[in-house]
Amino acid sequence: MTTSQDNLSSTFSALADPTRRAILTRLASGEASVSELAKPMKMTMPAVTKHLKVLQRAGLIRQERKAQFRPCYLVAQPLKEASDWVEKYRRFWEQSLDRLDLYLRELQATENFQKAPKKPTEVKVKKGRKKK
Amino acid sequence: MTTSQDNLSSTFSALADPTRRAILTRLASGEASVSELAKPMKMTMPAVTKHLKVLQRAGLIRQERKAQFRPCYLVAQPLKEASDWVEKYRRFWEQSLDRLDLYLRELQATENFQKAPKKPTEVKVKKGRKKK
DNA sequence: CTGTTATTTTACCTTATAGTTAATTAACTA
DNA sequence: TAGTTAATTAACTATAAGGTAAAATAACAG
Repeated sequence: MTTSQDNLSSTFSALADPTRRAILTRLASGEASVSELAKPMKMTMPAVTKHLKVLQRAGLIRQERKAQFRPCYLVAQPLKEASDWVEKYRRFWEQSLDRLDLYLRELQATENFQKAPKKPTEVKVKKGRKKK
Repeated sequence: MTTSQDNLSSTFSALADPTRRAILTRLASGEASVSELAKPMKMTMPAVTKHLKVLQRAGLIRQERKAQFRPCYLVAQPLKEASDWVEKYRRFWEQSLDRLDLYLRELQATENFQKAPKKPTEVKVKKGRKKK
């Protein structure tokens, strides 16, 4: 596995670091130089440069040159793709359809049961039959 | 940096792998055992088990026990948080506000310019003043 | 009890990540 | 030209990730 990652993977991977998310958040309010981005961080400049490289490779930022500064700016396009992927699961978190309901539906379909739980939100239900 | 990651980080990190995204996609259509999940993958069972552990740690799946099977099911809650984070940038990709526009606004505010680009979508504009 | 199927654990390898310090490059300033 | 500021590159370290093969567990089926 060299350095070839699909877009989604490198986008999510870039977003998986708090420092990088902070950088994007900062850039949402306008471009910033590397040192401006580094200032609030508790790490050295080279570390920040590396994070910027990750963001660049993911296509989430670009850098231009202005005198001795390399201002970075946000490119949100990859975020749209990430968003599109995640949105496919919206119904699951919205309808609390998270497997519990699936389980209950299944149960309802295959067995006859009486007490329906009042608020079936993310509670783990153990299939009664533990040991024989 | 031990093994303590904030939720968002571990969620994005879990989503950063195509195999794991495929697993979630598969689980969106109902629970599946580990071997069912492993079948279409070109890797060994232990590798799949590891991916499942990553997904579990991120809270994206849970596993129950049914005889000798460990069916996995989706828990979409963390995806909502990921979605919420990404959505904050929606205006950037929707309005194509991606720094180019910011730059143009800024330019418009500080200088007087004449030719407005027709479709200012993600084109790199070089600040004219290269050398003095 | 023995075997079989499903899954995990262990031990190991390779490559990627995240960070450091020190040196280097780039462009302005005096 | 020399000095300063901004940022990157190089070299190095430590740890995490993703994978494998082989051994260990778990639970069912005879």
